[in-house]
Amino acid sequence: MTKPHVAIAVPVPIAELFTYEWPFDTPPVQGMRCLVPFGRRHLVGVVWEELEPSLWQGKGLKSVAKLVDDQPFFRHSLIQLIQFMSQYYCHPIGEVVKGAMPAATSHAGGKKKVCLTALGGRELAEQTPMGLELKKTFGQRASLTLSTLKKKNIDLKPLLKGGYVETSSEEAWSVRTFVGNKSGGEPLVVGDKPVLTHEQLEVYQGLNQKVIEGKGTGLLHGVTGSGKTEIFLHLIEEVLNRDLSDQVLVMVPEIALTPQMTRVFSQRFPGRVAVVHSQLTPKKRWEELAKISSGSASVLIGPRSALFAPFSRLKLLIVDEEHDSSYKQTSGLCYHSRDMAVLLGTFEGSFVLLASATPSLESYHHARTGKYAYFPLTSRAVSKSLPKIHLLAMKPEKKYGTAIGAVEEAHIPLSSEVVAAIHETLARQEQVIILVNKRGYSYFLFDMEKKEALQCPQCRISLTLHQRNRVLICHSCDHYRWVSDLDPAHKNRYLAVGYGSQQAEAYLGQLFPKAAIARLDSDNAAHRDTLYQTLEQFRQGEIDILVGTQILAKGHDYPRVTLTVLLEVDQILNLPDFRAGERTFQLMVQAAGRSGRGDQPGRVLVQSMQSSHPVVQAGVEQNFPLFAERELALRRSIGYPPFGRLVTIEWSSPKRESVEGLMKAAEQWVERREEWAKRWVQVFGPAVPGVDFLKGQHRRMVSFLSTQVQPLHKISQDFMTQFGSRRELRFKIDVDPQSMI
DNA sequence: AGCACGCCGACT
DNA sequence: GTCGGCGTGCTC
Repeated sequence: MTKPHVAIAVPVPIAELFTYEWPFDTPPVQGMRCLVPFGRRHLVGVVWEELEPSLWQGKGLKSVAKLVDDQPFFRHSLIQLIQFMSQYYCHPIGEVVKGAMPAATSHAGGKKKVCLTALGGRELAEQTPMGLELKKTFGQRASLTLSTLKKKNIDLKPLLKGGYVETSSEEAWSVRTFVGNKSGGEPLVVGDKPVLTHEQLEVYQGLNQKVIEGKGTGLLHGVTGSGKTEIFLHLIEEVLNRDLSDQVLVMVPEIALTPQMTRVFSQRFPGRVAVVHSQLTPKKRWEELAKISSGSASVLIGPRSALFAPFSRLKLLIVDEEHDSSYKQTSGLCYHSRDMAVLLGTFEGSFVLLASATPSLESYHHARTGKYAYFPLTSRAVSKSLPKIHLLAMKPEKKYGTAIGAVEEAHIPLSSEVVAAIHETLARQEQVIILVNKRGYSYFLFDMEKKEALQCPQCRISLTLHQRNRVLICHSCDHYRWVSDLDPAHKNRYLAVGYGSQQAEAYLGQLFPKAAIARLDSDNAAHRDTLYQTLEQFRQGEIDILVGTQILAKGHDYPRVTLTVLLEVDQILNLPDFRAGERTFQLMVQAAGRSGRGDQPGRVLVQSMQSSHPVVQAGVEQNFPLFAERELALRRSIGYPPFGRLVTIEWSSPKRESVEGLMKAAEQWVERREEWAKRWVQVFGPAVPGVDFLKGQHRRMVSFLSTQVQPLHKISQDFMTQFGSRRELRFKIDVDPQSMI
């Protein structure tokens, strides 16, 4: 009796499935994980399909070594999703599978063991030099895994050679599995809940109908403070009331948002909420996912990767702040988790709800053309009206920069209106949020002799000044150097130009010495404790003024904030990118949304040097349709998303000649491309990107634009077949890139 | 991606 | 003479 043949997805960057014999009595089931011999090692693969006997190759196939799960690890909808992602995002299936598994589950733990020999054991006891080395390595144990040895940075070779250790032929595999029953758990207890406003109720009822129908996508377009979260909570409660074993995914863009999201959800559905985010330890993450797998939790809150969680009855998918660019992964498998949520919804037969105060133009366009159901919420739930945005026209400052040797007086351009408004707000014991574009102290250090900004040797982007202009840091690779090491003899040679969040904080400290001021940017928010602490202190009112970068514009809800100040929208507006306008508008409206969420009305002040720019104007009015119509018309005229699709292919290498070489070849290839490609695909480049050298790698790129997906895929694949085998280069394909810089 | 094989430079 | 650099080829 011949054994079945199965195609297995193996976590390697090869765009193929691999065929194995299935030696077990239990039949293969799609989605099961198993251990397979692959080359000279073993890997955790996933059963993809059982092959028809007519497709059997017959000879010398390897056998699956071990079953990891008795249940499929990936349900059918996830298999479909992964299959789609692999094709659509031009990424090897095994890699996609790997990305969909929680970390540390795609690799078999344990691996080969290293054991002490008799000689090694004796030396260990006798404390010879080698014995001491062994003792340091092994402690009192007789065997270690290879990975622990690697972790301790110990070279195996001399130990092997001296006959002190040997590698055991026995391989100890351990792969985490989900266990537990698929019970619905205890009866649902629902925490206190507010009454919905008329408008909310209407929208809720419409959405609830969609959830019951279990298909399609809806766009909830609610102004900031309109109580979108409350509608989510009501919808979820209804889902769970109908059937307690049904489940809901709530995707959120950033960890910064999660604490308060989590709090609200956990209070409403005690004991039924699981949360994952990037900073969890693998063990904790596994525990949270296990709650979903066992059904003991009904709601999962999480970022991109939550998409792949082991739901059994996913009834509703919510993507909060759907416009947020962090839903798009920008390295490796460049997938858009919002789009994939929409797709997963169709595979699951579940309704997908996208929500934002400033929808992406893609989603808005789909809503307008009827592809998505559109649910607008036009008024705030608590306070009466949206805060008004006041535009303060700024002029460029005459002074170019400050010599670093000069007295370090912090200064940022603040209009007198802003200063007055802060005074008034503080006098009323209310809180202020101030948004700056860049972290650091100054923008960069200008070398008057060489007439250029000081750059990172690894990335060739300007170094940013930190710690009151004492240290220069590269925001891309964290390379740093001390300003004091530069050129002590010529203090006036270097000018500190511009300002970042650190200088803004310092300057405000000078202006408002009695106010409690704190700063929040990716410098300190990277440490989760600092982030939570600062936000908590702000919530408690221990901080009067919170200065920070765009992290602060995202969905926070602090009722005592009545003034938001946005400095320098122009920097974003002027980025050479087709989404610059969209980003600027989003930032203005989202920032405004942080103000006046409590009982007191909010104010918003925006400093801009381009106050008559249409995007800025639409932003001031917080007039989404005005902005969207103009922007969509622009995009339509050049065939950009959402009217066309883009693919960028980027290649990089530490050797300049290598990237340049492909640039030349690609130029010719582009020119000589076939008729269909000329007709259907618009090619940009090959070009030198804005940042042409990053983390020690030279970069070049080419972009394809088309109204159709097929020719885009075809031309991308052709490019890769033509050039992808150049091993000296690293390639990155980004389908639907968020930016083209 | 890993892992092994293979072919050329600076070291005991 | 060998250790070890990383180019290249393969993985059912």
